[in-house]
Amino acid sequence: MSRPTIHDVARVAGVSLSTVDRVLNGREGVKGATQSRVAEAIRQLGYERNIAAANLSRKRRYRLLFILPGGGNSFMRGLEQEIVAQMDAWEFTVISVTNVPAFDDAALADALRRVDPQETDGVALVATDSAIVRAALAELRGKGIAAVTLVSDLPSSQRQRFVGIDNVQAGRTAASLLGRFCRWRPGRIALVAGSMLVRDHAERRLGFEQVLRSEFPVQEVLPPLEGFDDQEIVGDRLADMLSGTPGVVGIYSLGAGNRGVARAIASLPPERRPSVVVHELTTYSREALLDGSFDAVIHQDRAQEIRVAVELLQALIDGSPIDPDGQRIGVEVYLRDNLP
Amino acid sequence: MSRPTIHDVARVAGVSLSTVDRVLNGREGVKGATQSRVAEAIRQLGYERNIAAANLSRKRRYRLLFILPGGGNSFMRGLEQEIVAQMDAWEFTVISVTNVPAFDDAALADALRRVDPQETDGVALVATDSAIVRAALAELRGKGIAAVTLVSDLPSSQRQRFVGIDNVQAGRTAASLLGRFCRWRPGRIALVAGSMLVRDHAERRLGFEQVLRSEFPVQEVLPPLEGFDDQEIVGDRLADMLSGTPGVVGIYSLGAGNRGVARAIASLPPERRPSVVVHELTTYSREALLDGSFDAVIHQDRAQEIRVAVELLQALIDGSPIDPDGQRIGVEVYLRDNLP
DNA sequence: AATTTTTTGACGTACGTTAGTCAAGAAGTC
DNA sequence: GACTTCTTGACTAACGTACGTCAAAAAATT
Repeated sequence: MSRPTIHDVARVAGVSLSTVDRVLNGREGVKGATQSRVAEAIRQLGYERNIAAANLSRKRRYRLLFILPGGGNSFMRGLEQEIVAQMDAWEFTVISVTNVPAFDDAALADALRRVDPQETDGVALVATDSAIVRAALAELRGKGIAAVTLVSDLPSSQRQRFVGIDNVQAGRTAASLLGRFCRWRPGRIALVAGSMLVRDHAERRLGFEQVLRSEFPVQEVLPPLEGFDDQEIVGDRLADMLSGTPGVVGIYSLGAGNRGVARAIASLPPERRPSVVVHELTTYSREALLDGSFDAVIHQDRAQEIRVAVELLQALIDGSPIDPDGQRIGVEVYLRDNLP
Repeated sequence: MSRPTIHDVARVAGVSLSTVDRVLNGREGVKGATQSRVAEAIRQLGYERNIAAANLSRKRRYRLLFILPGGGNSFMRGLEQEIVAQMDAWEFTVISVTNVPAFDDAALADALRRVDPQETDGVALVATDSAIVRAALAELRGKGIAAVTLVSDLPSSQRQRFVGIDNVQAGRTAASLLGRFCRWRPGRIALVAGSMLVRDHAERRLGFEQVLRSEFPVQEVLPPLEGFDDQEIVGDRLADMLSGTPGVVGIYSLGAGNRGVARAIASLPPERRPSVVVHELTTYSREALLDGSFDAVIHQDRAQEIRVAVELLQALIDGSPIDPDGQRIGVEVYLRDNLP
């Protein structure tokens, strides 16, 4: 009644344990005919390798490195905390974290080049889009180290996968929400970005405008304000704009600087209060949801991002098959009432 | 550098392997003083038991039973598929599924009473709120079988935990969304329920009315239609109601029967089309989101619910400590644009 | 037929834990 | 002091797999 073991497979296939082991672990020195006998026995018995026992026996250890931008970015600090929190949930896996200056491609490339294949099997990095990073990544992969990008992707590079949300989809979702919030109240929609030079922000804007223009054409989308993810700048520019522009019924802030957005809205009389959608659940955006100054927050699950990154790296290191479903990070929507 | 083992604990505590094992597995015959020496060594070394090795050794098998309402409810069918899909992800765990007629407390109680402690260690059930179910559950627990409720809770019963979303919160979220969708278009809001016999529907209604009444008082909430989670009944009653009631600007369907809702709306001219919020992402609600007849879907992650239920039952059967964070199932919001 | 090469089997040790037996030692009781 | 009971240690087999060594068998090459 219990699960078949390699012993059963060996018996059914009429070969020895060693041979089954050789086939199972892809070691050489087994005739094709014997291999298929074993494969047939496995199929027939429905044998599945006991992973716990396998890991126990091989005492495999995955040594992973996460490279994250440093500085006061609370999303990144949250990611880091998440890594620490999950660390000892991973048996057989040792995770280290390095910080590099934000938006500094040279520093990132440097960090990548310094990774020692002797003590690291896989790397997850928040990518800065640049040629030297691509080059450093290629070099890293040349050393046989697995690599995935996290949160921010680096397309057409040697990175093997990307772990993060679809930012176009995130922008579309924001538009879908904001459009419905303002559907019976035509007016203007303000956009607050960090900088259009950052890939994620550009993608979110794209998605947002796609949906708003086609589905809610009565609304007028204003040209985006650039706030450089700085709450001071965001607050000042947005307050300025709001006082000089009548009929703003909605605001979508697609970068950081949520405190600035909240401040700018606070100065408005209640009847002029626009619907507001921002990104990332943090202490501040949470507070703003609760006191009613924000209507919705688009979020990505940091815990899941870390989990997926680790699992993906493990699979890449082992060369084992990858489940395409398990990798997806969803675009989450939070209102005041479904906060975790 | 590698993780400490019981050998290390024994050495540090100055006792034998056997003694460490006795302490670890709560076997009797160890003096209090020795126990604390071992505990101190464990703390000092940061020892964590290697679960893989432990399970391998004890060859433990958890035999779990899931009791779900039968019938065409696609949410429940989806749950069932999810169980099948995850089945062989669980080593050491055998899962069976039984169906009972929906909303039939006698049948559920019967099924509970028939559970054999000889072949079942734990049960997960979708509860119908009733005294005879409570009695049957108490009897089940008396046989030493662990029990958790799934999706719909049964408070003040012998069930040890509940796995599912906070349904009051789900109702509040629906109101928060629908209220915002209709904010600038005062009118009537229709409620479609399955049956007030199941706790989750009653709770959703409660949360919904709380928020709508207090935050969006201009809207008039109509008395709920009972559709018994049957698309035919839901469709007929809702279509009837809509044709006889002017000014319906929003619909919240808090049970199953999404196809009925979609059908009833389809007959309306576009300008009378209300905003619609329903529960559970299924093939049909998904389609309805895509073609624009539904605006939002409140969802619970079935895969996660199954996972949590299984882990919880395992922990309860073992009497091992339970992580209170890991159990939470979030109230998810889906629009057309963030569908997975 | 003699040889090399390839393929297979037999066997042992290890991974960390569980769980049992048996005996030695400590502590308590009369 | 003789006795019982409690506590502890030493040892062993087992769980299912990995992986190494060595020799035997089979096949391919001269």
